[in-house]
Amino acid sequence: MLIEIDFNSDEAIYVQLQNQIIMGIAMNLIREGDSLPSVRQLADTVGINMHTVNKAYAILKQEGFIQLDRRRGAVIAIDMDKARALLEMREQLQVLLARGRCKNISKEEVHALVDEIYEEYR
Amino acid sequence: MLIEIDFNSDEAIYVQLQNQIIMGIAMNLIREGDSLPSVRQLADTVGINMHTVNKAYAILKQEGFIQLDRRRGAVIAIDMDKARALLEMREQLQVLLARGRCKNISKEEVHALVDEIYEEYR
DNA sequence: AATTATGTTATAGTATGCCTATAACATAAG
DNA sequence: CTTATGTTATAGGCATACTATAACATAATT
Repeated sequence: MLIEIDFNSDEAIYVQLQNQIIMGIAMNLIREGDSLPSVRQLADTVGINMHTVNKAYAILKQEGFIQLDRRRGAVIAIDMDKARALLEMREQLQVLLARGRCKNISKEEVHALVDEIYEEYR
Repeated sequence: MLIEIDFNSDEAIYVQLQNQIIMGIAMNLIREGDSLPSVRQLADTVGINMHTVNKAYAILKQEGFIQLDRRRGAVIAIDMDKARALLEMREQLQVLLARGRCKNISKEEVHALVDEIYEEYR
């Protein structure tokens, strides 16, 4: 799975790492049980510091996307706390949809966007 | 319109201001043409520095939600750049929905959430 | 047994962003 | 004339992001 960092982005590097890994799982590019590169290895190939990768992995672990194993490295392992996930999605959506609502984006247009994005999950 | 700041949040104060104002517009608590409190006034009632409010207002202006008038203060004035708004919403949704997808949140559940939130817009 | 690679932790330095504090200015309202 | 407005400038404290070294225990490899 290819990971690309935009060093000119205002988004923190470790956040970019998180998001790309999560999107990789959602799109089935990496699956439950697969291993991610080791902290040092990923840091090397991407060209960033070890600790930045370690931070991303630590948060992904805490949020229930991976588990860290000294033998196998970072392994995809989803902790299925759906209720919590729904609550967090609701909070984020409230802000996101409000912005769209101000710009006259209709409920139907949002649905269409959601459907488009879900098409990529196979 | 009531604005409340959580000083323990890891979200920047000026971002909290932005989001609450945008949600206020979306929910029709404040309407096109209405004025927001002045920079100094809002800073005073909320208990923060003038520049923090100024920063929030400046960004809201740049993003096309308000216009700043020396006579009337910050006036709600939506710049209807819908195409841009749709692009930005798409990018945000891609990250948000990927998180949900990993936690087994279905397309239908997202639609239900969207509908719930749109219910508040009247 | 020795070497290597792993996650983990510690310390320290630099850079950037957030928030505050003061101050000053031109302009419009009262 | 006074007051309140947005705007701009400078400066300091603080937290976060990223990097740089270093060290440690543990597991895999040789």
